[in-house]
Amino acid sequence: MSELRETRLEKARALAELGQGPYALRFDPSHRTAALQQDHADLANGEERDLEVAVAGRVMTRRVMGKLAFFTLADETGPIQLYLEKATLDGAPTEGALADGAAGPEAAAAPGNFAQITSLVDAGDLIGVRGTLRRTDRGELSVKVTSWSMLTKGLQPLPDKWHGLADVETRYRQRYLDLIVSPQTRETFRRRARMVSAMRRWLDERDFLEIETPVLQSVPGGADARPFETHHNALDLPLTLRIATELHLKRLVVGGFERVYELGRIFRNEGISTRHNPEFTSVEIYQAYADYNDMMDLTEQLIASVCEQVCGSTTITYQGTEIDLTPPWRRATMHELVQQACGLDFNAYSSREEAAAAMAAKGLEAPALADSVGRLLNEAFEQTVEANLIQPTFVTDYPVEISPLARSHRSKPGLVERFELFIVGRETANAFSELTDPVDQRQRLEAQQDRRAAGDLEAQGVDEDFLQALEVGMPPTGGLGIGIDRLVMLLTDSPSIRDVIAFPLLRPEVRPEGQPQGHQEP
RNA sequence: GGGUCGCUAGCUCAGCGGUAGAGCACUCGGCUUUUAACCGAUUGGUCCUGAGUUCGAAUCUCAGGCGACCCA
Repeated sequence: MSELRETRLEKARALAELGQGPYALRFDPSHRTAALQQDHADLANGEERDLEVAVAGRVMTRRVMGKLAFFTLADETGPIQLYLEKATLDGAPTEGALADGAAGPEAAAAPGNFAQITSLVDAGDLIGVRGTLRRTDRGELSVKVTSWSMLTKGLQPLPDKWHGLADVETRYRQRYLDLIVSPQTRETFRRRARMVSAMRRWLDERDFLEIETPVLQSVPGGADARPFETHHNALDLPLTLRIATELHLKRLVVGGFERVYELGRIFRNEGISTRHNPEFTSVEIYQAYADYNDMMDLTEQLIASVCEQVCGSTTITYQGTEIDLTPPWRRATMHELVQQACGLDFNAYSSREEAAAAMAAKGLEAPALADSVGRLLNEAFEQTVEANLIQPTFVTDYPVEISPLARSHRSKPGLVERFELFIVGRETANAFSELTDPVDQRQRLEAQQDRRAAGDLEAQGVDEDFLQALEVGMPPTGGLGIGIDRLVMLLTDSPSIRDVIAFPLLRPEVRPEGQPQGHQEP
C-alpha cells in the first residue's frame, strides 16, 4: 500500500551508500531562480553562458529521454529548468564542479552519475545543483548541470502536476502541499505579509507605538463575543483568551502613550464561515485628542496606502466587482441608510412596539433579543442595508445600546459617535470617539452585565480595573479596529477567510486507530 | 442549528444494482532539445464508517464522520 514510500526509502538508502545524504546539512546557492531568469533574459536560444551557478530547490517535474533529461527545479522565487546531459554528467570533472564540503559530497562528473540523478531523484525531492547556463533550442533558460547533491529526499509524492491540489480539505489540512503546487496560494500569503508590514510601517512612521497586551485575561471585554476559556495551573485561576485588545490599549492611553496600536491575534468562540475563523487577526489603533471623524480619515488613508503598496492601485477587483478604495469614502448615518433601503424612519419611533410594528409591515424580522428601538434599528440595518454596501462606506452614529464603549454623540441623543466600515457587504472596521467618562462607562458595562444575566452570552462584563484606569483620566481619544483577515481577503480577491489563514481551524481528521499521522502506512 | 452538494488508487476524476476503471505519479524497457515529453509493459483499492434492502451494493435506504457552499 505504501509502495511509493517504500520505493523512495530504498532510493534514500541507495543515496546514503553513495555518500549522498539523503538529508544534507546545508548548501550555498549562488542565485535564486527568478534572478537568473531576469538577469539572463537576453541569452539567445541554443546559446550557453559560461557562468558557474548553484541553485537549490524542489524537483517539480522530470522528463527523461535516454541520454538527456530535463527537470524543473523550483525555489521560493519560481522555477528553472535543469538540463541534464549524460555526456556532461558522466564525463571528466570540471573545475567548477568541486564538492562543497559543508554540503556533503556532491556527485560530480563520474561514470554512472547521469543514471544516478535520473533514477534516484524523484519529483518532490530537494536538491542542489551546480552548472552553467544554457537556453535550450525551445527557449527555456536552463542550468546545464555538472554536479548535484541530494539535500532532502521526499518520501511522499507530490499532488498531480497538472491538476494540482483541488481538494479544498487537503489544501487546508496540508497547506504545505498547497503552497508547493499552487502559485496563487503562495501569492496570497506573500501579499498578506506585505500588507501587515505596510500597515506597521504606516503606523510607525506616524509615531504610533506598537505595544503588546495580554492574551490571557480574567475578564474578557472590548467586544460582544464569547471567549475561549482556559486555566492557569499555578495560580489555579480561570482565564479567557482575549476577544479584543481594546481595554488594555486604552489603559496605555491613560498611561500617557498618545498613539498606540496592537496588531495581533484575537480569539472568539463562535461559528466558522467564509468570513469567520475562531482565531483571527485585528489591528486596534488609538489616537489621543482625536475623535471618530479623525479615525475615518485615518482609516481611509491607511487602507488606501496599504492597498496602493500591495496592489499597485487603489482600484481593485473583488470576485468580479470593481472596488474603488480611493479616498474619500462615502459616509452615511445608519438612520439614513435604513430609511433609504426600506423607507423606515427610526427617529419617528418612541417605543420598541412601534418600531417592531413598522418593521413587520415591511416584512422585516424583529427578534425578541432586540429589546429597544436602537437594537431594532440595527436589525433593520443588518437585514436591508449591510449586504448592499459594496463600495467602501462608513456607517456612522450607532445606537448607544449596542455600543457600550463609545462616547455619546455630541448632538444626537440615544446615539454614539461610532462608525463601522463596510466593503463588499462585510464589516471591515469599527471605531469610536472613545467613552472617557468613567461614571457613564460603569453604567454602560453594568447594563451589559444585566443583559448577560438575562441570557445574552455575548454581552460584556464589568472590568473594574479598566474603570479604575478611566477614573485616573483618559484624554479624548479616537479608537479604531480593523479586521486584517477580511482586508486580506479583499486585497487578494479571496472568497473565503480560510484562503488567507495559513492553517484555518478544522475538526481533527479521523484516522484509523493506531495509525500514525500523515498518509504513511506502518 | 437548517438546507444542498461532495468523499472511489499517492493526485485529478469516471463508474450510479451485475468481475473496481482512466489519466498523471510509481516500477520496468526504449529514446540527446523536452516542458502535461513520447512509445510499450506492469503495479497500485477499507469505493469515508456502520447498519439495512437485495441472489448480488461503490451504486439504493438509514445513521454517523469529515469537508464545501448557502441560510440563520
